[in-house]
Amino acid sequence: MITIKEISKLTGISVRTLRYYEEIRLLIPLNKTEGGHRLYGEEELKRLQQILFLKNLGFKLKEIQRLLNDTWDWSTSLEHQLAFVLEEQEKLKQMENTLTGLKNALAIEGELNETLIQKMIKLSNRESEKKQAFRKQMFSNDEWQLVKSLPNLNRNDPNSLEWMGLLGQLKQLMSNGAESDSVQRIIKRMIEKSTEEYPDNEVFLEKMWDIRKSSSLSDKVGLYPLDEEFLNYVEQAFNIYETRELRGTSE
Amino acid sequence: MITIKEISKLTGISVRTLRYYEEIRLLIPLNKTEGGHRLYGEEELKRLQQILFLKNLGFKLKEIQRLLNDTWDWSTSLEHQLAFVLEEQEKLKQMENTLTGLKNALAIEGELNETLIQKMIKLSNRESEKKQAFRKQMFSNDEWQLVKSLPNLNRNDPNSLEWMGLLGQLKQLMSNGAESDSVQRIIKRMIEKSTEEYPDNEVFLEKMWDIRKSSSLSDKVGLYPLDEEFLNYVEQAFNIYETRELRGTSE
DNA sequence: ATACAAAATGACGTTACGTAAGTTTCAAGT
DNA sequence: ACTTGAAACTTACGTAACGTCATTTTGTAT
Repeated sequence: MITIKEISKLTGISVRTLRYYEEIRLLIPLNKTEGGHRLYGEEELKRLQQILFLKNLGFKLKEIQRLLNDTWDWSTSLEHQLAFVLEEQEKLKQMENTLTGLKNALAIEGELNETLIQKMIKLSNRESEKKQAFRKQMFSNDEWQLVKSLPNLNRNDPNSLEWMGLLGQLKQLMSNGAESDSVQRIIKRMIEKSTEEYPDNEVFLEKMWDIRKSSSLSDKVGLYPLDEEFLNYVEQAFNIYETRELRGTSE
Repeated sequence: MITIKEISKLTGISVRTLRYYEEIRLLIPLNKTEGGHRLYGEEELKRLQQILFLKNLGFKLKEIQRLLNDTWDWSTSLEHQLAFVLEEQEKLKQMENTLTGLKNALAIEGELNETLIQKMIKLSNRESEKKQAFRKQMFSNDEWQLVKSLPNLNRNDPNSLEWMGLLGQLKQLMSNGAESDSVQRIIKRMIEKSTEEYPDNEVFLEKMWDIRKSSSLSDKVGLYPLDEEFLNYVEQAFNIYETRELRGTSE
């Protein structure tokens, strides 16, 4: 015969909770003292552990009732619960993506103004839906593979991080002008990266920039929305870099 | 001016919910008719979409209040929420594991008798014990403070992003060897960056390496975990780069 | 017998709404 | 102007799983 406090200590569950479990008749004390103090036995302790175990698996108390009382259908319950857990994971992954997307946006822009949020909203609203439709419509399969490896700024790998870092720095340096040294060094690194990642296929890179230019399109692919002005500035910087390169090699 | 029903149709949110949002003063109608019918404007629709967006990310309504009303600290909120989401994912993964374990047990045994459940309980108890021990071991307050005060790469600017991206890529390319082209290009970029950002002293770089070298520390803070092997490899790559530079300039 | 800890009961608070029940308002048709 | 049916309104209870008081009893040691 164990008192409620001791059960509480043994299992880490609160006294209130134990009383609640009796209230909903999930765990009933073996008996009570004259004065009404609850007394539990070994059996009850074991049952409580089972309850906690199942609670950890995300079962609701009512489901636990059924699972522990008579012979219930464990198989379908487990299947159910597993499906639920997997679904929740999907949601959380989705949330994580959007959250890191926002974080990155914040890092690049320095603030989250309203229009940016609106863009993200639209982006995430029909994300899964349009992504797939767009994929079939616009890209061949191998091209799609490339898109996947492109700087999709919602992703979390080092490569994306560097792309984001470079883009963000470019944005910060807009006031310096497209021909400044720091800007040009960044451009150089970007070109280096892109030729490294997409060695033989510059056609695709061009396509890529086309996509990004029409920001409505880039929304659909899940790329980070970049505004017109910035894209033009980047293009200008690229052009400057290329003309300098030409001069450099012809001289 | 839009009626409540139309807002409901447009956003898919229930009428009851809209009334509730007014009750907690999260979304207040632009005005009301004589009879008290709610009327919303464009502004309110936009705000509602923002609300739903944030709700999807798992924010509570009260937090959304704060986020949307005055200028609030998005950065820490996002960080918080992301941490929460990651934690939840951990839990769910754990649950998934145990659930599939049970499913398999059920498939093999044909039934879940008591002893089997008890075994699973003990098993999962030990796991959580391990986790707790782990946590206690990992977190010590003063260490946390110390690292926080240092210039760490958790900062949210594009610059840090690029640094992290570069380091991450280096790690991914370890198998290529320190002398490979892609690695050396990254090294070059890092040197370029450091001389650009800290022209006359390398204090920052050194400090960074100090932090990172105590990899146990950097684990604790959630910085990119860098182990010994990796650090040596990076140092080697730097050396190769420098010797090549020397040869290049001396020839 | 008294003091003090531990236990008991009761009731309200929490989150984000769903779901009635009963009343009032709006817009259209006669 | 009057009726009527749909839509909107308010009020209030229910949900899940307890936490947190406040107040009263019981158990136990001295």
